[in-house]
Amino acid sequence: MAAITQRPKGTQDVVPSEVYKWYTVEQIASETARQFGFKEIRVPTFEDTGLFVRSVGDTTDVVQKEMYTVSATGDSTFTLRPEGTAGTIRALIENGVLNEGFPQKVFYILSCFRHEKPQAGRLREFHQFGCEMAGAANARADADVIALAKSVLDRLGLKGIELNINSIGCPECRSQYHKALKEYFEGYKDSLCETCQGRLEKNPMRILDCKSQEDKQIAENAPLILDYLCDDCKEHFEQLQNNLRLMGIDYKINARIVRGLDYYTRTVFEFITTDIGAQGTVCGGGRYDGLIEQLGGKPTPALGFGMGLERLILTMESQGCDFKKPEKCGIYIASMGQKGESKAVELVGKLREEGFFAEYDLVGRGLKAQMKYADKIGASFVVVLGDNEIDSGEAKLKNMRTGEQTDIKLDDSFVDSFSGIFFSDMLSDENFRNMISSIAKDGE
RNA sequence: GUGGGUAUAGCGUAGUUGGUUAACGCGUCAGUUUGUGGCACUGAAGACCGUGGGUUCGAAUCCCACUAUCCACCCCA
Repeated sequence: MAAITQRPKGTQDVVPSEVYKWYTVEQIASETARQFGFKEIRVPTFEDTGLFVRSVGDTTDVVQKEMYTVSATGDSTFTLRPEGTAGTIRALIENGVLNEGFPQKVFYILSCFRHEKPQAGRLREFHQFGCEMAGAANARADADVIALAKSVLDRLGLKGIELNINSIGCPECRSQYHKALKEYFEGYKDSLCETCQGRLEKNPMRILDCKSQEDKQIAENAPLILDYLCDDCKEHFEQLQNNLRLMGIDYKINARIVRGLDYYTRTVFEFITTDIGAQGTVCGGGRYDGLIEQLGGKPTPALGFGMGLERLILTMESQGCDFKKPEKCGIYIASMGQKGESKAVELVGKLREEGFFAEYDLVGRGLKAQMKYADKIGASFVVVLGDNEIDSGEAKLKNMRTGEQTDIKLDDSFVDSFSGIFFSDMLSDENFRNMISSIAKDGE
């Protein structure tokens, strides 16, 4: 296959027959966010490279080797966002949104870009649903944000997704901890695997998460961050847990979760599934109290999370979750002959004006083929228009589910008559009734 | 960047001691007489068997290289 007809490595096409899965996730995520008081924000796909270097951190993998940086004509370089938080916070500062009172709560659905080697659940262009909250220092805010993420996962129908939480403290307690950790691992330096020997300098906390059997054993007795938290951080973490308990949200303290972006402080969390391979973090986030100040805003506590839409969909597929089915054609108008074709165009136009999903033949199929097509696209009703119908001004409206046929006039009353039959059929449909009653139950 | 797997029609696959027109299912299109779908039957279109070399009288089938893709490490959503 020629390169020009091939999508770039690590990107994905969503074909028409699959988009409904995306609609489902996007709709549930944004509706849930709005219900929690978050408003949508839309920001550019690319930002000044420096923004990511300063926020994500210049020692992180994301900045060091995964950024898509493009130079425009002139001297500035831009980078396709590798994550959503930096640009969002930048926008909140730049537009003065943080002066409009606290807390500020925003959400977004956008694509991110990282130059990584693709594998299951990891793409170079991927999509994130993210939420950010600024101006709330209280641990209740942490719990609230986690509750929002949890709600989204629940409403998508996902099961067995484990919430892992941890506190990585503030910069003060973390540097204490780093020191202790380094001292500990120095003692085992020669036994550590190669990558971990490198981590010793760069980020000793990562050694805790190593998969190597030997390193795991060494790490078992390593000092824990939770023992090094200052009083305030410790209290914050306690409060978070109290709130989670109040909300009935199960969690696991996992001292090994360490986020790979530098801006995190105190609370970090991940929702993890084992259903989609090695890249099982379906949602990751935490608090970043220093970021806003670091980017030039007034010191303002903040926190947020990102969810990978591809990973959500993968998990839903693997768990057999329900996606909202795409809407199907309400009425297909088949036609034969010039007069019938003209009438079909006219009626479909009127039906669409009234909001109906209506279609007619566009490729010149025979009657039988039109019927097959109507069946294939799942049309609820079909009308056949030929010379006989045009002359008599009356046609048969066929219910494709029951096979039942009803006479219908082709004059101005057509749309109203159809409307009546269409909705009464919906009410008599068992699936529809079940749907309505389950919605009513949810609302109780 | 480091490993391992795979590459046959739109999709899913068969095709292993190398041998004439590469098979099947789904899908697509058309028909099965008279103006009405779902089932069944018939037929058609659609593949330079990832690319390039090599071995051989002869390769989808063996060898090499390349490319793509998948999975894992790493990292993260």
